[in-house]
Amino acid sequence: MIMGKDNDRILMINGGDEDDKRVVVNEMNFFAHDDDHHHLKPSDQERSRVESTDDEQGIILNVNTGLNLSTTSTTSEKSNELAIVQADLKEMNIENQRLRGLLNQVNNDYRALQMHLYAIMQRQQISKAGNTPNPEPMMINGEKAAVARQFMDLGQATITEKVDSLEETARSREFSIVESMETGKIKRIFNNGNEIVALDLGKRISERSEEEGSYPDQRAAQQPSDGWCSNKVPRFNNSRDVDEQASQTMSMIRKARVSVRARSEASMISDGCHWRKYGQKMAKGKPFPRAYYRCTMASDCPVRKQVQRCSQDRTILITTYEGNHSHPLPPAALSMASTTSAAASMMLSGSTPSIDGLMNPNFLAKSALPFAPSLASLSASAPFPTITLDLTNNPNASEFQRPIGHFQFHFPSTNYNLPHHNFLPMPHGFGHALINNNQSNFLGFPNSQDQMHATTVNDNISAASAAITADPSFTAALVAAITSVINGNVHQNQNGHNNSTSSDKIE
DNA sequence: CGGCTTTGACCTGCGC
DNA sequence: GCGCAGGTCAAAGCCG
Ligand SMILES: [Zn+2]
Repeated sequence: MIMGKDNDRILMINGGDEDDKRVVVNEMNFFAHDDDHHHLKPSDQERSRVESTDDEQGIILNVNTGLNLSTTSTTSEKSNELAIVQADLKEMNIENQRLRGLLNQVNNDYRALQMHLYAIMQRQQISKAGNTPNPEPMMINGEKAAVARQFMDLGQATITEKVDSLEETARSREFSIVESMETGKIKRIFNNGNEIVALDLGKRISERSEEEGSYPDQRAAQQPSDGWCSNKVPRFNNSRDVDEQASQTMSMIRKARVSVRARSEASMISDGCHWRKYGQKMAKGKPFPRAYYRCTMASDCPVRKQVQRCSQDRTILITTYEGNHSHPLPPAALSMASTTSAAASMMLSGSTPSIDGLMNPNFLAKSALPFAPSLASLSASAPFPTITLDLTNNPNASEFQRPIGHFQFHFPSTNYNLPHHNFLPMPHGFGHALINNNQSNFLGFPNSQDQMHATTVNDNISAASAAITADPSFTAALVAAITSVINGNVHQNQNGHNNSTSSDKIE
């Protein structure tokens, strides 16, 4: 077991079975705030234990190596040992940073697979409920083949087997997807015979990078069939070309956006990544220009972000992130990346045709929201599923007339608000989650404040992200809610078309 | 001098 | 087909 700390976060990795080269990667807490105590346990082999109350400079105040070192050693020997331990610590910190990035990638894969599973189940439900003549097994097999190709680097046979396993779990109609994954399935997916996880994560990342290298970052690759580049949400026919659909689904994951609203006088918030501005445009109807940035931490990184001031309140900076980083991230940037990953998770319901129908405004108009119906609104303004983290401290909420402390979900054709504390049973609305930080200590993180220089909202984002990514019940609730929507309303949408003529806008 | 910003041109999708 | 709007490119300039 390895417990590594970096700054204010604790990384835990269990496992290390050298024989079968399997390592169990448990859910880690990237966002735990523990500014007073940092813990690092380098490894069982070294059996050393280090406690530190250091600051960011890494000054070690208390070191217990646990090596049962001779107490008769000289001062210089102790100094040498201390130096060695410190060197080891430094090395492990570096390694932990690397692992953190790799684990983030694993999390992304996890959510991607989760989304695929849901897509499969969704098709299954539609086939059962509707008049679709397509035999269900063919659809599922087609999906499986597509999924297997999507995760070729995991080994096709293995991934197919795992999808089988996941399908069985889902068929139980309990839809405890998260639970099933946490209890072993997802671990096995990433622990297949290719020895990919943990010790071989670097290989996996490199393979992933190759895959992501195919991102149509360049104009030449911007084909309409590629959802990454297309400005439209892909629409799928019910029964053909599952390969293309799977590809588009993956593209949708990459298109998942994270929008952060924060008060800042600076032109950009500090999020731990390095960005290069590549464009600026005056958006229609907006008094302030929109700036376009791309990540420069890796030459091939596809992540981009848009920065624009809120038209209603110029002190609010709206930063929208898009894409997944193709490189390990520094700790300061991990929370944002995790949030992006959460956005991909949110897309569980937004990238498939049935949900497309569910989000039909006609359907929404018919569906009485059991909570705050006046808060329901429709929007065609956002072409991509988006998560919004509202880190402003604005109880007036001039732009969003909504209660304090809540989630808002938004899909390309819809958006509506969910009461924060009882949204779980509410099966309406996915894709755009807005976490409002109006309450002063929401989730325990401090308010962002106006600053003349770049405002660091990372802590806030971390905490907000934790609400999305670290809480299995949240994801489970999402899945359960989606299921509820499907099971309860699918018949209403058999003839529904994706009507994007709704007019309400977010901003 | 390398990296970044600026900014007009260009590309693409979409609605009419 | 045309115009509009969003997004991107890339040359020129700026800056440390
Ligand atoms: Zn990046």
